[in-house]
Amino acid sequence: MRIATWNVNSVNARLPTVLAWVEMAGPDVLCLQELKCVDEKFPREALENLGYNVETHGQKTYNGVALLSRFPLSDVRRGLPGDPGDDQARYIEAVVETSRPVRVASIYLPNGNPVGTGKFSYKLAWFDRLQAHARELLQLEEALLLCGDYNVIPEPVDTHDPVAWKDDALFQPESRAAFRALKWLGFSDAHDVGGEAPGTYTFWDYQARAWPRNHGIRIDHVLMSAQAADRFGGIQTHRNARDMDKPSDHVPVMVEIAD
DNA sequence: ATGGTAGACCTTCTA
Repeated sequence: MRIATWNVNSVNARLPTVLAWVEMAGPDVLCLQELKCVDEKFPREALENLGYNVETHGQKTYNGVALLSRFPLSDVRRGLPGDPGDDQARYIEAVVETSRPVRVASIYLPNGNPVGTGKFSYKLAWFDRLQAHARELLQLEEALLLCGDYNVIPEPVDTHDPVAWKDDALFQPESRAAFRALKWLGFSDAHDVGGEAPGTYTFWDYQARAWPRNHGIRIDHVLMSAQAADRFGGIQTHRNARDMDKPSDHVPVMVEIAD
């Protein structure tokens, strides 16, 4: 079973690009981030016509996450627990119902810039809530995949220029420590297990000719529970998607999990 | 040195 994650930077602006990639790559499950629309404006029919079940957690203008699956989805959870006052749509989770089920979450972690503001503390607080929820999920002892745009550059090797990112929220020691702490609960990063080359980036800014210069960063991650890692068959970062017409600034990351 | 692009949307915010 192929499971992919992609920050599309507006699902409606990106619809032809998304449909073209989905038809080419054929993921069984697709986690989307940055829909930038409410549920009623999600292009549900176009994706259902490609054979997907659709669960969305949208928001006007900003954020928004979704899960698409060729298999039935059950036990759908919208929103990250731990703060009833948080109205940002950044988390959706469901169980993919196959002969060997997998629980999958589509995550859009807060960006956190600028550092030293409420946005950065919101990022760290959101990370704390994600860690608490992940701890609960791990107790289920299921195959579990936490997929999405974490807005964290884990290591210097995950950027073309660590110095250029030193003051950015994505590369702060606190952000990197929070990502490590999450992993240390007992997750494997598919990038590490899959042996992808250093410099496998997932995001290139639209500005300053970042893509032609390969000024990229790796911020889209797939974390696997032990039960999922046992079934892990490989990872592909679809770098070529950055060269499509009307590209997202992120590219899809796809993993294989044995059925 | 402090720009550069993209998207939603009402003028500026977010990334």
